[in-house]
Amino acid sequence: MPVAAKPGARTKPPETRRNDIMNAALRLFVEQGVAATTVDHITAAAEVAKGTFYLYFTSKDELLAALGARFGQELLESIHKATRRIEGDWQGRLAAWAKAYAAGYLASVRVHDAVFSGTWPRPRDGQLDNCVVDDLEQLLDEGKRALAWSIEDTRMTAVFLFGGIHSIVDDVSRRQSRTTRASLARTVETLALRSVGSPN
Amino acid sequence: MPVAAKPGARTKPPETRRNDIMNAALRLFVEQGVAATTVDHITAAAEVAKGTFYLYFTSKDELLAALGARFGQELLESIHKATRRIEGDWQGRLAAWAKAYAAGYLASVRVHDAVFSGTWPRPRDGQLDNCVVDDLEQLLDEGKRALAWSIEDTRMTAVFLFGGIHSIVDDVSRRQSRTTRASLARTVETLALRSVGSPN
Amino acid sequence: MPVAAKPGARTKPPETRRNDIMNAALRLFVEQGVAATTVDHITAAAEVAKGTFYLYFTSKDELLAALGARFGQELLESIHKATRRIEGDWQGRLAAWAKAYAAGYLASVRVHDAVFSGTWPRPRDGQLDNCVVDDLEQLLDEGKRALAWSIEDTRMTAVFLFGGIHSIVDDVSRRQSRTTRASLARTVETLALRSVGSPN
Amino acid sequence: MPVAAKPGARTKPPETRRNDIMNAALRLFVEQGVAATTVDHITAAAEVAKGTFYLYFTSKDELLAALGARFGQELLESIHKATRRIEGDWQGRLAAWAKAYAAGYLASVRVHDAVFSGTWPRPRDGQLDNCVVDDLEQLLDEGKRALAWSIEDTRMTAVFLFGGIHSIVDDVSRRQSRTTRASLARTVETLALRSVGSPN
DNA sequence: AATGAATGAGATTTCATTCAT
DNA sequence: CATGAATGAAATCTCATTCAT
Repeated sequence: MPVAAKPGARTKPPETRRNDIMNAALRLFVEQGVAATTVDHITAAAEVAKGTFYLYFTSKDELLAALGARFGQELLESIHKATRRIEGDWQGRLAAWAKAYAAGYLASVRVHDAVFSGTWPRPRDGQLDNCVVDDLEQLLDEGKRALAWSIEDTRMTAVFLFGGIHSIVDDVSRRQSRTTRASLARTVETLALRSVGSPN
Repeated sequence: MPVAAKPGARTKPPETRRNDIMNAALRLFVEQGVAATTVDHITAAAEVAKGTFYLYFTSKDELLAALGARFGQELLESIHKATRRIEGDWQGRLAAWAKAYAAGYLASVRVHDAVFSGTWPRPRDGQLDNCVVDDLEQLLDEGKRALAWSIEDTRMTAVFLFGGIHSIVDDVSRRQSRTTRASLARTVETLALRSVGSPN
Repeated sequence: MPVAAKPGARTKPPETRRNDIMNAALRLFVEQGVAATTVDHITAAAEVAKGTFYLYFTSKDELLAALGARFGQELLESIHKATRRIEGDWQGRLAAWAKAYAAGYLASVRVHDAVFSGTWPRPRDGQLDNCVVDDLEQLLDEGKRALAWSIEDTRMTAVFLFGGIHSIVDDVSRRQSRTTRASLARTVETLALRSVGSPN
Repeated sequence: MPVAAKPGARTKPPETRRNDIMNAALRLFVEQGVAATTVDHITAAAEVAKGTFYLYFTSKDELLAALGARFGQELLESIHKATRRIEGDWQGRLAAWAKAYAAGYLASVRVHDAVFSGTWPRPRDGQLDNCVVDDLEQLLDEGKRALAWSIEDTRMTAVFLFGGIHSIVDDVSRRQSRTTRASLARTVETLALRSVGSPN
């Protein structure tokens, strides 16, 4: 029978609390890496008791999964935002998608690395990056039906493009390559269009 | 007075010992995953004392790195073996490379997953998959200089192709897709050739 | 993957180590009570790492059980030592047993309390105080067969005597009663003899 | 505009509430043990919010103490009820007391065990079983003054008898002994009378 | 070289208890 | 009065790693 508990106990809306924890964790993960960040660090940073952490997450791993899901959604949103306006021109849409994805991902590689370290390329449970691939697959499929390009296996092509661009961005960021954004964007566009057999 | 045979103290050539440990570890990693496999498991399986492990490896991570390097080398060898004969025809060489890579990787995804879990796409220290990418980069570079194809950024293209094919194989194996090897090979070939601007 | 461990690692014979821990724990239990003594306290006092504790005991509870068993054995020994010499006279032997038990128990009530707090009168698993009751039962049984006394249910009588004396000693020590040892011994002797129908 | 009935906020007389909680707790304690029963369990079973618990009890320990006191009172009442009629014959009164105590206690060992686990033989604060011992002490004292028996130390004798019978019942119930109630009663009677030097 | 007991950091879990609403 | 989110101390457990023998 443990002895007691003394100080405060402020109640916040659950979502807020949950986000506080996720944000604190993400910051620490990016700064010091996942492994080096203990649950104690996280709760301290979120100004929350350790028990509270386990009130919102089953484990450090589940927190990581939640961050992963959030990351995917945000990336997808950023792509949609950048893609929304473009209508009609399928080649243009695909190029825009690819560039938006590359840019969005490049902008958050560090977050991605922190969150997905120890996971890629097997998304923890198919719920994370996947939504992005699925979005691309849909785009390719629609374009295909509109006869904008000729691809045999839509799924594979989507996966290929997604993984290829992912790798490029990784490589660029890993090598701290001086590659300009412009150059990255151009290459990605070219490769995307070539992949669907629509050389520019 | 007959001398009792020395009970323990069996010494093996260091290389053998080291391999025993690596093999035992790899088997366990594949069976149960890296995280679930403790150094105790490994040493037990290798029939070695715990301390002995640290005589051959600085840490569990180093063991993982060694397995990773070995994996990369073996994959590269399998690609070379399948590619060696083809001369002259650059398109053919690239297609062969891509198919050999996909096939070789598909044949050992489980090993790859076990070994690179928690690492990809950031190779632990640039020593693993990289040799494969580098090999592809070299091929692309030679073909480019031979004017076999026109690509702007060789490095990026190599990384793109490598990552793209990697992802396809991952996806196929993850989804236990019924895709035939033939279909996988065809798609990979097409995408590889398209990526260098040489539609088939 | 936790980071590291640095300092020493002295090896002691397991029994010694185990005893170190038990002794340290017992001291703390007596001083501050079981509940107030954490495993951390114990390991600190025993100059041992926390992990080591769980190398020798499954839990704090198991440690308590081990202390309980040891207590019973020691009490029994002290009774045997005080009883050994007396031969022949059954009444005398019983009186000696009862007085030795009362005295031995009184001498270690604090230890008993610490160790059996939260247990009595249900010995954790039948292995502790019991050996003392069993010893008494045997004595009663032998005397009965020697027609030294007439008791109907030997087991119950043994249990009654054991529990009764136990309670007296508890009460005396709890009330910090000024009762002299002599008076306690006399009462216990009387009650023991009366219980077997051999009024003195 | 009809007023909506207040949804929660059902108030019960404090005593009722308190009893609800005690009863719910007792049931759980008996079913699963004190340690395994959390305050959450209790409040859930009593259909009360966790905070409400602490409105009626300072702590889980206090609840236990309250249950202990109630147990003692009920046991005492049952003894009184069974003893009331007997007048005059001191030996008969003592025998009746002892048998009533044994019977009453046997009928509720499980409750006793649940409630006093972790306490006996040191009543939490002298408020529990004690009233029963005190009652016996008074009986012995009166009989002594009436020269019904000759005992030196009344307190010790009372404690001895109480503890002895307690132990017998414990042992019987612990060993799931087939001892009939009749046999138990006879033995207890004999021992009680012998203890006061009045062999039957 | 080989051994395995010991280490200690950290994850996970559980709860009694507090307190803002 | 009642509520239940939050607290934080501790127990438990797991390992990678070290080091005396």
